[in-house]
Amino acid sequence: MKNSFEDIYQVVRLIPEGRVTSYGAIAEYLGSKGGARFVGWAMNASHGDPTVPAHRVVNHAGVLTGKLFFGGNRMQELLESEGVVVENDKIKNFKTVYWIPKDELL
DNA sequence: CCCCTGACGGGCG
DNA sequence: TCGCCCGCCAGGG
Repeated sequence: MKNSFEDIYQVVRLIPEGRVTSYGAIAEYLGSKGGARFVGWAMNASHGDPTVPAHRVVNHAGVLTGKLFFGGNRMQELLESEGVVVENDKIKNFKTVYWIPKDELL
């Protein structure tokens, strides 16, 4: 395990449709609790990786923080297309669609 | 080598 | 889950 961007991408790729997760959840799953920022960074580097559904990754508040990076409402459209209810750039039933790899994947 | 910044998180009011 | 503040890892100038 390189325990770097690759691992993060792998976890993000495992996110089922209609489900979202937080940077901290991924970081925690990898063992880096305070590495939430690190995960976000990896996502930034995942721009050239269409295999990484970064649109399913939001912050702990359920806000589509990376929406601006996707360009316009692209991120929100993708989420709603998968069944995720988004309201005002924020996930409506966040705790309902919240997918924790450390709990469900493990 | 030091300082700043970043798609963040948790605790507190 | 709202707002404020501090803490966390790592890269870039």
